[in-house]
Amino acid sequence: MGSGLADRLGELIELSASERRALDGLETRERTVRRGAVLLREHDRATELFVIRHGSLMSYIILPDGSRQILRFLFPGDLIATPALVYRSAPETLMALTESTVAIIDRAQIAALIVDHPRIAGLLLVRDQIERVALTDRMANLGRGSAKARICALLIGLRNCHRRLDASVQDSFSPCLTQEQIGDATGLTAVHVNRMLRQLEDEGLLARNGGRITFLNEHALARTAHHIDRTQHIDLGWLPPAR
Amino acid sequence: MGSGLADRLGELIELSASERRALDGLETRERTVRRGAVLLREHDRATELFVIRHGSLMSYIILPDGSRQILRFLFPGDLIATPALVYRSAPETLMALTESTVAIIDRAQIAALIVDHPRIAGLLLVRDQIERVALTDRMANLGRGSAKARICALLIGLRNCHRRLDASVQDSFSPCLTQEQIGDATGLTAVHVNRMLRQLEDEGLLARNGGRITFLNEHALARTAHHIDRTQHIDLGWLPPAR
DNA sequence: CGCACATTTGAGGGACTTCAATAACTGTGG
DNA sequence: CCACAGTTATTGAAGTCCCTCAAATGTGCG
Repeated sequence: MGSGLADRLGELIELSASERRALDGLETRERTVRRGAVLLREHDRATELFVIRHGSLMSYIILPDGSRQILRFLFPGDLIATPALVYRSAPETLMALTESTVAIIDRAQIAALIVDHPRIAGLLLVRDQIERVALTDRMANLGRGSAKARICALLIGLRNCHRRLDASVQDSFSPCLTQEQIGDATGLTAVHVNRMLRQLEDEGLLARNGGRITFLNEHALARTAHHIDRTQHIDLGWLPPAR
Repeated sequence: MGSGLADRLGELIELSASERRALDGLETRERTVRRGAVLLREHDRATELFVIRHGSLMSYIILPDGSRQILRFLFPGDLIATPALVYRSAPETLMALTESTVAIIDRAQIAALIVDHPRIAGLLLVRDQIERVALTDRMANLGRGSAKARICALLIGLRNCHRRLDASVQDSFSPCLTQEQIGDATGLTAVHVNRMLRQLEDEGLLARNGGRITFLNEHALARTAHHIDRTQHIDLGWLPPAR
């Protein structure tokens, strides 16, 4: 089901046998996290990175007034806790949304990887740029989007994540999120999320039953979300040769 | 005055002579941008990166409804337009706030750099993590902060940027921004920015005269901004040896 | 000087929040 | 299988923060 880092980076470019071996060699130690359990807490000492193998997590920050901002939802193949490459203590909490397993990667393994495989170093830079653009898109969404726009953008993003992992997902999927979590990701209250979802339903843009969401008018959803599809237009022709 | 990429990365770790030579060799072609001119427009074809040598710029996105989200303010030493490592067309516009000069870097030069100098590849990854954490901090600020918190956070961040470039800056600096630009960076209207600045002034947190801002109570400003100082706690011990 | 642009201030409106109460759902133990 | 407790969803009413519109004042520059 393609859930390692090699599979994720392999979506970008054809990996050499040697590169794939090196990437697979990273993911030997594993750890499981129960639903609702914390993999890494904000301010905790952090010297390891993780690759998600199964399940889903979220990363969030708690502000001094107790409010929470969810930064990202995380899925198999994602390389997470990367701030450990810089900061002694974690800037954000990682919590499992569902029972999950992660591979544990030491920072020294990253050092060896970029020495032995410069093209993978390039792919890691590429990965960071993709995440950066996703973050800035979400920043614009938070800063300038209406409540409805924020929720639509979140739902489209989540559906795309689910679809990448499971080709059977098309218009219908289960976000597996509470409305409070949707609110904490979009900077809204759970109450207002509920009202907006109802409104989107009334307007015929989507349907809901039992947590499952079905897009009825994807084009209109993308338009109200101000969504930009970045998966096209990728060009990695500059990468150095494989080793 | 320390404005190249070598100087910026050299703040993180002591560079070898060979590394410094390689970094300095990147910045041969230069270009000047007049105040208000666009260095790179959203959707334009982009295959080059830039390092800011002098001046200041901003990056922003225009949403379909015409509103603008300023993503970052950019200063000497910053490596910008990095999405060119992935996307054919620029995801954001780069505009000069003041007369600026930038060095032009080709993607192929980045490829050569990470092959020849794996530790610099690591430093580029580190740079991306620092920027990522800065972005997520600002996301939390946008999503969960009040208007006052957003403006305080922006001002503190700007002051820190100015202070890094000019050690004489302490409590007082000139942001060189209109209130509309402050609004577009914080997701507010210019009118409300004005009211909040006046309120901060009335509360004795800062003083203003002729665009110049003086922090009168930095501790209180940092508290209302929910500001977290990340410049401590850096640990790059994992990097591979210099070459 | 005069023009364009930026700042400042007021009044009114709208989007989202807060508070509160009820209904539906989930999992757990008897 | 049902009762129960805790969480989640839903809906209403009232309030707040920020926006919109509008006009006056200040500021820099050809």
